[in-house]
Amino acid sequence: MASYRSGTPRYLRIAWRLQERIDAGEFPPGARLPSEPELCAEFEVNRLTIRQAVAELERAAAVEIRRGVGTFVRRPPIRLSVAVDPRRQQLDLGSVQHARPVGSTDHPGERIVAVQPGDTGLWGREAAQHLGREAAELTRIETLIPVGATDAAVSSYWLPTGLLPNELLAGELPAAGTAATGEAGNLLVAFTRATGIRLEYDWRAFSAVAADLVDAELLGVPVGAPLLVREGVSGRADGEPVLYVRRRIKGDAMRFVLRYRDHNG
Amino acid sequence: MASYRSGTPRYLRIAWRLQERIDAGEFPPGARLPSEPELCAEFEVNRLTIRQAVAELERAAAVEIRRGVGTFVRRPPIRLSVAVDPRRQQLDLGSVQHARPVGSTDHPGERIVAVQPGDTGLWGREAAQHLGREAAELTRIETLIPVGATDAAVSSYWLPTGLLPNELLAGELPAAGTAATGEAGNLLVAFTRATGIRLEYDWRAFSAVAADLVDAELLGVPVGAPLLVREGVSGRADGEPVLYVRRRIKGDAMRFVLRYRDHNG
DNA sequence: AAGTGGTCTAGACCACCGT
DNA sequence: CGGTGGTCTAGACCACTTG
Repeated sequence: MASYRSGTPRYLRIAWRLQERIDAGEFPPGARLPSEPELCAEFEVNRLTIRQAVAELERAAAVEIRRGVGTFVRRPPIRLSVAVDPRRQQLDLGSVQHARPVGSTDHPGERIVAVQPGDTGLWGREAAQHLGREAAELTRIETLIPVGATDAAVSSYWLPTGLLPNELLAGELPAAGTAATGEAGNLLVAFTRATGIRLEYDWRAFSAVAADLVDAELLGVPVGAPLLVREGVSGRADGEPVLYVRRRIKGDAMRFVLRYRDHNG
Repeated sequence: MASYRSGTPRYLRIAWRLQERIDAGEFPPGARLPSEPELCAEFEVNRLTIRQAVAELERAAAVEIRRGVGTFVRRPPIRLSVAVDPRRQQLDLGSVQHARPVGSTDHPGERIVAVQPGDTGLWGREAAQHLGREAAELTRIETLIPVGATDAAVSSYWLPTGLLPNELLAGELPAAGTAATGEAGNLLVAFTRATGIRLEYDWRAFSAVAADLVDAELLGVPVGAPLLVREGVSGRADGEPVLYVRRRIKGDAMRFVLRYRDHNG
């Protein structure tokens, strides 16, 4: 690779050399890398230079640093799959009900962590544009979705403040169903039940972003961690857009699967 | 946020304070932050501490650092959209033909950058598992897909070596069509034309990862940048899996859109 | 207690960019 | 040229984990 030519910083060359040795199997998944002082001695550089090299490998998700313990080669992540049938007209792609990994026994529900009426921030203005309204008319509701023991996703919903029932404005989100029905507490289910307004998908989109300071704190991941973003607009049956949603999902631990066949997979 | 309590490192508290001032509009999008020496004086810390704080904001995609010039508040990214109709039985979700943003005038094509028969690396073994074969039987073909002036995605295809025509093994990928037909040079089109084997989607999945050292270099993004991953298996009509593909797409500059209605958007 | 990684300082030199 | 950010050193102290 081009990063080998001299002229590249020393810490980058060290990072590539370590990555090579990982790829070559000298440090297999789970193995501990030499400690920082050891690497300092081997490469004859200052500890901060070694730390920059190792930090590069960590950002590349090649190693995992455990404070007080050591630096370890990452095993490939075990990912939860969320299966979806794209042939059905009404997709539930990414809905909270389906966000439970197959075989999970818990009963997760969405929980509201913030309600902000009149959100005129950057994303509030984006939402306003999608909905054809003023940002001041919209309320942003922020929720967390647990999967297993931790929160797997943070969602921001923008809805016209006038449509919102008082319970949602107060940040209350009653469990929508029982474990028997498989229905989890869900903001949109609560919205529909309280208002009678049924929402249909207009569009949904996938992209990827780096976790910002707020999302990193909410999800318990490092700043800059890759997040899978699913955003979109839903509306009334007559086509009037009502909702803009932007969900950020821990990226490397979860994936959305679209199945095109019935058999294996 | 919890990051305000003392006990958090100084560089993190500084990062949050700067982020607050950005959010408050003191530094609007495009504005230059104070220089590192100025921030050192203001917060009365060493320059390295300031650099850590600013690096945190950069990883959070809040600022953009231009060497020799200054540090600037990021404008929200302008994203290319790739529209798809999820109601069609045969989705072309993410195919190269559709990866051209609407209105683009160029004629992009996939180009092969590496061919490795018998790939027994980590992903090679994953591919082997999906295809029900031995990793040694598979060949990995690595391609880049340009959109506009830069490469937007890197793809890895694993196919049984025995099925591959010589041209692909040699790394040659003829343009599949003309600008008039809208067909771009495409590995799978070339494969089907050379072998007569028609491939159908089995499944496709979306997730997000941090760019590793190799992908970062290929795509020209910093290590750790968020990449949208679209992976999946295709096979013969009788269901026999033939292909595992794993495509990494520059995450924050591009998105896949699924449309559920015909009208507005 | 010993070893690990995390934070911070003080100072130096360099590469890049605009004027 | 002056100012900006990028790299690197030497040394210090701290927080965390394991035995």
